[in-house]
Amino acid sequence: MVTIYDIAAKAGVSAMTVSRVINNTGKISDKTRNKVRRVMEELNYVPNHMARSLVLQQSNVLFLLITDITNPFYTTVARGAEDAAKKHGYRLLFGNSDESVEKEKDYIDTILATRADGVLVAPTGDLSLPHLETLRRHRVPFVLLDREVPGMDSDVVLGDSKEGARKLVDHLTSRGHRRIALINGSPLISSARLRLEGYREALKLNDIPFDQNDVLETAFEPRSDLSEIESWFDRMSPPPTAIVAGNNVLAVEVIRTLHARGIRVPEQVSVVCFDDLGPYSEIDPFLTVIAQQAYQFGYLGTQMLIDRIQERDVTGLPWKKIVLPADMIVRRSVSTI
Amino acid sequence: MVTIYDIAAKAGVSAMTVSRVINNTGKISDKTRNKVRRVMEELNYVPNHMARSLVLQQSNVLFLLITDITNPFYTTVARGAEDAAKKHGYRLLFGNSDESVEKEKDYIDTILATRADGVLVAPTGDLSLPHLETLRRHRVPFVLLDREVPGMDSDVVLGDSKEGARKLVDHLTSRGHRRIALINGSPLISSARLRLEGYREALKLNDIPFDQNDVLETAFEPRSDLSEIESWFDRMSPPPTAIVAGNNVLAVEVIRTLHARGIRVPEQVSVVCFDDLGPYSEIDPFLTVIAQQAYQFGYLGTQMLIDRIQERDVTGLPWKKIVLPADMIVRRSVSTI
DNA sequence: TTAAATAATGTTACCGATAACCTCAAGTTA
DNA sequence: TAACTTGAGGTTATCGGTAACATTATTTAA
Repeated sequence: MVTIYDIAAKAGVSAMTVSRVINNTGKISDKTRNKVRRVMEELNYVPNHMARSLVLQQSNVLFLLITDITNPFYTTVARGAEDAAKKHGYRLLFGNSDESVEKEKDYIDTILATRADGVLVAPTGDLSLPHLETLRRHRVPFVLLDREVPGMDSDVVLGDSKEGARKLVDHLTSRGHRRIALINGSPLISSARLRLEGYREALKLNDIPFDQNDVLETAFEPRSDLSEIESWFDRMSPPPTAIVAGNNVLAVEVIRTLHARGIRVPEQVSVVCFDDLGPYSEIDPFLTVIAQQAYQFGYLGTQMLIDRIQERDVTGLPWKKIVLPADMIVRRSVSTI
Repeated sequence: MVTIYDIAAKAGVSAMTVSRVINNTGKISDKTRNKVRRVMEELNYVPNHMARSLVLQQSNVLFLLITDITNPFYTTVARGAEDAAKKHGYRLLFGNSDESVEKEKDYIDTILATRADGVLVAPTGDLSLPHLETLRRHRVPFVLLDREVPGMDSDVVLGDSKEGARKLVDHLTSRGHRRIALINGSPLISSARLRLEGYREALKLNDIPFDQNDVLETAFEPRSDLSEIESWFDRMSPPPTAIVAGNNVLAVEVIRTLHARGIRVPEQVSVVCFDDLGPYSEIDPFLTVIAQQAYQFGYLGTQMLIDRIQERDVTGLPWKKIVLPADMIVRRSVSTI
């Protein structure tokens, strides 16, 4: 690989002069600058970010750790983060923890080892606490996305999960539903807890008794093992007339299971959920959802992170919390009773 | 940040000894090793990958450049690549060119500057040639995914696009369709060209005349501007009874446009396409597709890449080309005439 | 006219790690 | 016992950049 020393030699100047031309610093005569530029072109020079970061003690790299790369919610978050990062001259790298605490730990180690300037984390849940403590201990600024972690204060971008759950339940009751079940993510995830709370409050306001049997708390990304959902359905007899799903993946699983049992949606059971399905919700404009502003999660979170990085020395700035509104998109997955 | 020098000082040894403990090289007494390990724990030491890569002249990083992060085909490719990379001790970073030649160029520069050991590229199309030449010039091993680029020999993993197109057309003719339109990606993309070829061949074998008006060549990821599809529909009168889409995104756009015009799928027009929709094809098992083995694209491509990296010195090894079969999944988006 | 300022460039040290070579004591072998 | 290994560790140079300081001419101000 070509280095500034190769350039320097061929241009008959010192390496420092080449560095100055590259970074537009110091005073350089036009003649020298042009000569150096020409040699750089000629030799196809590409700067070495690692060497640069090593001496500057900063990498201009941000890292985005998401929990499910196949979920359109998170890929849209990624788009937003990418745009914001580019705008401020940072590069953005991605990682995918697959909702696994272990993979998350691996990524945290990688992030520290690559000396990213800051991190956007959608934590796998409350068990992410030690990982976040590791980041904090090493003074790596981070912003949490979508989920809070008890015991760790930080900047965070959240959706209004409680309000969203209330809206979904209210929508169902307005269509005459009185028996509304909930399939939700793990109670170790803050957004799942808030969705459960919103669900319970809305039931109470509608004078519907809460029944623990109608609630299934599972993983947000169950993919392979559907037996839990199966036995949940078995437990609920008679079946509910409507189901609220804590996210889009669960909604898909629920609908798949219902179909497998020969139950039609929405004719026999209505289904609503959090998070849109990206472009696929258009194919058969079907699911009624709380469409969180995924792009904004990424964009605003990245801006907060960059602010935090650049104010590094200023200690004691209060943590910021952005709560994005929960907007409902009504489609056709709810029947009227 | 803690360095090996801090460890060395506190443990009363030289930095080199610490390095040996970290890498398990050379001869170290158990006593020293334990002492160093203890100090490393105590100080929360994290190795600096950049410093390491700088001296070793290799980063153990692979880069995967895809063209659409919101397309389940590519995110599944990413999963496969990630698993293969991890298996061989490489880290994998992602980039997303959004089907834009300019963004692709930016990423190529970043990749060179970060000194990745190798690159997996799903090129935006034939115009990617100069970018690939840049990689080649800098001796960065790369593997092409999903698309070939004329003028650039390299390792490559492809799907059997021609055969896939034939299967789709044959499926439609077997259901009685005789008027089959094609919406396809840009002719500057090899897979799009092959899909067109397969489509034409299949028409001929079925004694159906080819009509250029029935073919729309657009971008694989049109997202915002649908007027092209609109005017294509306007041109085709009477409308076809079936449409083949060159990928899943186009299929979604077509179906959306049809719905907007009050045309029902598949009752009035049948739609089939390349690439599955990931989990969302399950929600309403609807689209009949050629389901390419996305995970294998990533997994096998990464293995080829690593082979190439590790045989770096051996020149003249022939380029390898893997063509994965095109398997059709028949669902409900085709009507029988 | 001469000291001080400025422009343009070079030198040196360092970022954090590792390869290659060096040292020295203890154990082996003939 | 002299010569040779081996074990365990240290020293130095280097990777590709940049900050800080040094060095020249060349201007400029007094």
